This record gives sequence, C-alpha cells and structure tokens, in this order.
Amino acid sequence: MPTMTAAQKRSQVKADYDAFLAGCPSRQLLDRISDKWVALILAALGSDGPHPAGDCTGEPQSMRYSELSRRLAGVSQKMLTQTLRSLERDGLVTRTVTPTVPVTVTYELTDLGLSLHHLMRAIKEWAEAHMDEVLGNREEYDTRST
Amino acid sequence: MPTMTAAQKRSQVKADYDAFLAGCPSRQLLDRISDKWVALILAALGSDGPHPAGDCTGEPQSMRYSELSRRLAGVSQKMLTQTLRSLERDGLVTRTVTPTVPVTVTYELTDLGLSLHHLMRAIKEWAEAHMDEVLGNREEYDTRST
DNA sequence: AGTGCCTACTTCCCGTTGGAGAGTAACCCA
DNA sequence: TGGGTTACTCTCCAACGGGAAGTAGGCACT
Repeated sequence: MPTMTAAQKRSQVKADYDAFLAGCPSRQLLDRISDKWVALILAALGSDGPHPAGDCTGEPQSMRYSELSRRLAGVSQKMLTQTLRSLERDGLVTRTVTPTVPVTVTYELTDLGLSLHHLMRAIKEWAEAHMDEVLGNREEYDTRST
Repeated sequence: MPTMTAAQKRSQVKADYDAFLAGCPSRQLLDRISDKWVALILAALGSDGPHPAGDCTGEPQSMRYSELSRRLAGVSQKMLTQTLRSLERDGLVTRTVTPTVPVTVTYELTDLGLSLHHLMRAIKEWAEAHMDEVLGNREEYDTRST
C-alpha cells in the first residue's frame, strides 16, 4: 500500500510543474501581448491615415482616445481604457492630457512600444501571407468532418 | 429638429466603421494567434527536451497529449483539447492516433505551424530582452500612483 | 471476477471576464 | 435651460474558461 494514490501522485506532478512554464519570463509578457486588444492598439498607433480595408501600414503617430475608439471598431470603451492603462503602465505608450476646451487625451507609442510594434507588423505580414492557406485548411477540415 | 440625434449619429459612425478593422484579414488570424494557449502550445511543440526555467528553444518535435498537458502547466484539459482542435483545423498542427495499448495521440507542427513558430520565437526573444524594462516601468508607475 | 489504472477526452458547475449601454464631470454654445 | 463635446466610469448580464468529475476501452494485478 503506497503512501500516495495515483490521483495524489498526479496532483504532485502537476505542482512540480506549476513553477515551470509559469515562471518562464516570456509567459508574463506573452499574456500581455496576446491580449485581444493590445495588438490592435499597437497596430493602430503604429499606422497612420485612414487605410483601405486591411491596410495597417504607415508611420507611427499619436492618436486621441476617440480616434482609437473609432478606429478599433468593436472595442468597448471599458476595454479600450483598461488596455491603454496597462500599456501605459508597461511603458509601451505615453498618455498626455491637454487641457483644451473639452479635454484632449493623446496616446503615443514609446520606443519600447515601437519595437514591439515592429514584431506585430511581422505577424501581420505572416497573417496576410498565410491567410488563404489557413482558410483553405479550415474549409477542408470542415467538409471532411461533415 | 434634425432627423438624427447625436446618439443616432454616433451609432451610424460606429456601423460605418464596423466593417473596417473587423474586415482586416490580419484581425481574424490575430484573434487566433493571440489566444492564451496557442502561443504556448506552439512554443512547446517547437522546442524539445526538458528545459530549465524559461528556456523554450530547441528543435521541433511531436508531442503526446499528456506531454503537452504536463508541459503547459496550468492549461485545463478542456482548453488543451479545444485549442489543439482549432490548431488542427487551421492546419498548424497534425493529429495522429496510434492504436497502441492505451491509444496514443501525438501532435506535431506542420510547415505552416513551424513558420508561425519562428515568429513566436522572435516574440519570446523580444520578451526576454525587454522584460526588465517593462517590469521597471510597472514598478515606477505603481509607486507614482500610490 | 473485481478492483484499479491508463490515456484522451467530454461534461457539468461556477467564478471571472468582457460587452452594451447609461451615467458622470467639466465646460461651451444658443 | 437644454443640448453638445470628450474621456471616461459604473452597472448589469451573457459567455468564456478553469476545476473537477465522468467516460470509453482495455491491460494487469490478485
């Protein structure tokens, strides 16, 4: 009769590994980067001008809260504010308040944010290059299982 | 009395933009990539061997379901299965069932998945390079507001 | 024969997250 | 006084995801 049942052993193994990938330094930043809206905000702040369907290139520029809100169609104000705050906290964007008639708040990428933006740009390019392939795979997979 | 109140106009503007970034081809793939577990699974399948705290490099290899489950400490079985299915659907990983004594299911990166993994590797490197900076920024931000 | 264990899931319950929409502050305009 | 602006904040609720337990199909011990 062992001191540990199989179930207990399983928990033990799990606990042993908990400090493993959870402690990976990439993991914490990965969680931040893989936030639904972070990538889009970076993309928006990294691009300029109104871009025709899907074009996210261009020079970095500062944007107002309302501009971002309009640009990132689908983002709730709550999440936009929240995400911008966390990006500011991480030093990826700067937040500047200008006390004009109605207050104006502008957000801009820092150098750090800009460097991350370059990575995002690469991902966007990958996405555009392989979009068709992925879509094709999905279709095939769906018809196969139907 | 205008035909449109300001509120209605706002909804109108929103609807106009809804088809905008939502239709961006990057957006759909971005949603997939920025899934909490996708990046981690890709990292796991792209690395090999047990790696000491935070080391996610190495050669791609196939892994069993249970291996992944152990490696990605913290993932629920539900999400692991779900995520693997969607990755398979997208053609990023292959799923092979070998009818051994207890069935063995192995997952492996496809070429497409491998190419995405390279991007992930770049992100991991960025994360490691700038982790300290971000952590410093956070600390500063937190002390400032306290 | 019965109990237990294995893998690779699926199912159920429930807490947290995030969206929709209304409310707020501070000020301008008619 | 009523409406407008911007940049939020708050409240309510649906849905996503985690934890734990259940399932199928078969080996292995006793």
